[in-house]
Amino acid sequence: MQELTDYILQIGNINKQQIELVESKTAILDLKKDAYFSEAGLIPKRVGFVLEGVMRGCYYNNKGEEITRCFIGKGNLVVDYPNFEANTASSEYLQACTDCKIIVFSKTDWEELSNTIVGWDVIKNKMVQQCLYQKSRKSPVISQDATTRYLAFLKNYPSFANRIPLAYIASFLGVTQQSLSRIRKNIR
Amino acid sequence: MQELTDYILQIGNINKQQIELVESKTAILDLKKDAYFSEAGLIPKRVGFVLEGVMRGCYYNNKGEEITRCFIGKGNLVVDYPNFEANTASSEYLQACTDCKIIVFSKTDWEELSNTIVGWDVIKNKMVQQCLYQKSRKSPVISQDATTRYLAFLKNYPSFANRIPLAYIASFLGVTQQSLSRIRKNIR
DNA sequence: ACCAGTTTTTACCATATGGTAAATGATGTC
DNA sequence: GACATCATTTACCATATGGTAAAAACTGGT
Repeated sequence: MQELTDYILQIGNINKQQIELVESKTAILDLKKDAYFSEAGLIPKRVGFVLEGVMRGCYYNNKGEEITRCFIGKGNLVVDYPNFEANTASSEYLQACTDCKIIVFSKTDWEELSNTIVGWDVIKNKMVQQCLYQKSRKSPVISQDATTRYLAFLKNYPSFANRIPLAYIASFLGVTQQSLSRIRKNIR
Repeated sequence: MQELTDYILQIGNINKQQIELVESKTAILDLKKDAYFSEAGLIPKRVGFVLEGVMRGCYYNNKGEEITRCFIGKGNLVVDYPNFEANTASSEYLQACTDCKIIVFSKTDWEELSNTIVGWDVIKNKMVQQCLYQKSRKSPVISQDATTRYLAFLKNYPSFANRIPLAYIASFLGVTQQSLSRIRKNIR
């Protein structure tokens, strides 16, 4: 739980009592590999914070191919926030790539904390923003070639390459698995 | 100026007096085509809101090629917000693709409004978030082929294709200008 | 209207990546 | 430990895109 506290403190000022209040609203969720945290077509009802493991966002394109849109490692929020806020159906799955441990806020608690903690609104928004910045900084750059994108992936997510199926990484980078396999071979 | 008011009202509650206060802090900036709103290497000092014209974010990669990272049309914020907030040097240029009219907040005003308007913080953050959502929704999808990406671009930015140099669009989509020219030809 | 400079198109070949298929390697279950 | 299942690698050819170069079409200034 300390991880969440650290994360919050790095963002805004909040005292010990308030932190306890925040923590009292959380639950710990253990997700097995491949389990979903939220699903496409459903309205997201909770916010997660990854303590252990790797999550991913993914969807199925019009050819039925499964595309990984992002990876989410520990110390990050896992939620489809636009649809969470708007109470609209998500268009992607949030799935555990490995066994995961996640701190969970229900939507009610996440929002009601704004009434009990002055400044929670600001902290909330900053957390979401940081999350978005991360995602965009770590997204593959479309103007780079596949090898460069894979090397950048290795830098951005040093511990992921061995833990995560090649197919997930390939679709994240916008190449086929065969291409990625070839790229791996050429690198060493 | 009405455009900004509409934008703000759609995000949060704010009364007429407060709107006037916001407006009193703004200035109108006319940018000629190709002029910069902010530059790589400099600390961004202001937030813009596009009234007319098209802006873009761009940078030079390690091969010296100019890459367009995003387009910003009217009714959107134009600012490198992470570096604006952190007082750190930007890594990209924000440049006018066409003659532009922009509403400008200085950093001081943008931040001080939080002291005079209750809830400005929340509005501010929501504006930035919306901006980020837009950008990510309208970004080319790396797993799609170049033609599909161009067709999506035409949908996302219906009025841009004729107004903006091919080279800008090409680097945004991650293809060479020659390829994009060929794609255009094959489409009709 | 002309010219210089820029942008866009076209052409040609080289190359990276995709598609299909099969072989190899890993993993978990009984 | 044997087997079925799934993930990864390899091979082969097809194709989209890149690179270089030149031609054609615009653009703005005089």
